[in-house]
Amino acid sequence: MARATRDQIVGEADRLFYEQGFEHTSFADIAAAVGISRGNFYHHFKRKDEILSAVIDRRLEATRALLVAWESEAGDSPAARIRCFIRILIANRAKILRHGCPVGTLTAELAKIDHPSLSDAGRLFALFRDWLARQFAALGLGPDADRLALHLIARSQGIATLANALGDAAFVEREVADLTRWLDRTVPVSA
Amino acid sequence: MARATRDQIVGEADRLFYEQGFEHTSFADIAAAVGISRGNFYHHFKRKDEILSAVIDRRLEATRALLVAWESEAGDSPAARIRCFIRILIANRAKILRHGCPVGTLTAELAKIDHPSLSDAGRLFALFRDWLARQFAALGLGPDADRLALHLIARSQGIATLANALGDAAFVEREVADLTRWLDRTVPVSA
DNA sequence: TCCGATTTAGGACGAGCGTCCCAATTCTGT
DNA sequence: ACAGAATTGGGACGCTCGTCCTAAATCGGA
Repeated sequence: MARATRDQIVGEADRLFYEQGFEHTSFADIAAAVGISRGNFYHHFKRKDEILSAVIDRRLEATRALLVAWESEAGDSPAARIRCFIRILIANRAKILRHGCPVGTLTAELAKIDHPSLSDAGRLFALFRDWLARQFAALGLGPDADRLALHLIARSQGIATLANALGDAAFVEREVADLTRWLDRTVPVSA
Repeated sequence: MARATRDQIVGEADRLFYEQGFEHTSFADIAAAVGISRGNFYHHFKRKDEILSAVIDRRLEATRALLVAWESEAGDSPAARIRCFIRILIANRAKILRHGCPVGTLTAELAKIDHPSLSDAGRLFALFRDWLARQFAALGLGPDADRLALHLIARSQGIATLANALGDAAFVEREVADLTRWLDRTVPVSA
């Protein structure tokens, strides 16, 4: 089955792009990680940009699934759903300390090299933005929902960036606690 | 004078590393930007890592000078000095929208490629961190000074990262206003 | 079972990279 | 004015990169 090989390639590329960056990861790196030849690799992906697109699609799909999972995990409480978002900083703490946020670092790299897939990577942010805005709107914060969503994402990005730079896990805990307090203050008491 | 050529090289490298990233910038790129041959280039810098170190040193020096300038610009008011820090997001808005924060993006890239100069780049953060902590301490917030400094830097990083991803100038204005309100709330009224 | 399509391995290619070398030029002190 | 040092230009090197090709192996339907 070719599908399995293709999925393995995209999976390893996803991991390597996150850990080492897109440019710094070569065809040979990915092929070696999967355990196939470069020729086999070429059969599935002619150009490097195609792998990047596939990786972004994979992340988009994974993100959609994650958001759906949070919706059932947190039930009907929008505030609890938003807390799921905040908690990824804790859940993925170890990886974030080492490699930063997968979305933020990829977007930053693609912006630097002026890559055409930058706008696709931006859709990852858009997924979180729209989903979070819907949760804030459900809390009766409609007019500010998008603004609050962006604020929350920005705070998360800042925490991830600095956590990566400092390698300080305690800093993440502290900032997440602070972010959670902000959320509690922002959520109307009636909700 | 060789010094002038060297300074030009470091200056162009500084700009290119910021605009295109460290890895994505080649010797040839820098030499072309300065208008010299690669051989001449090699006379001043044997290895790429040496240019990176020189660029980081240059940024460290520029940052120290900036902090000193803010101290006289804002007089004896620590709160006004901190506002100088926040205002760089506005002053450098155009560049940040296009290339992100120079400190944050460099650190993130060096972390990805596991470059030995990562710790030196981290000293850029440390300069801001210590300086901001001193300002907060001068406001009588000694026990929380370092925590507040990191919080402020993280918020700035988040704004820069998202501004770069979204290309949205209005977002920056809004978040800076929010950050300024946070500062006003944090500064003791007696100060 | 057998044939066509798919999948795989492995190597070849041109380009660009960091690095290195050397000859020509320019500077500097005497 | 001149010798020695510093600076500069230009090219060569070995390597890795993305890309591409071809032949062998494997698979799947009639």
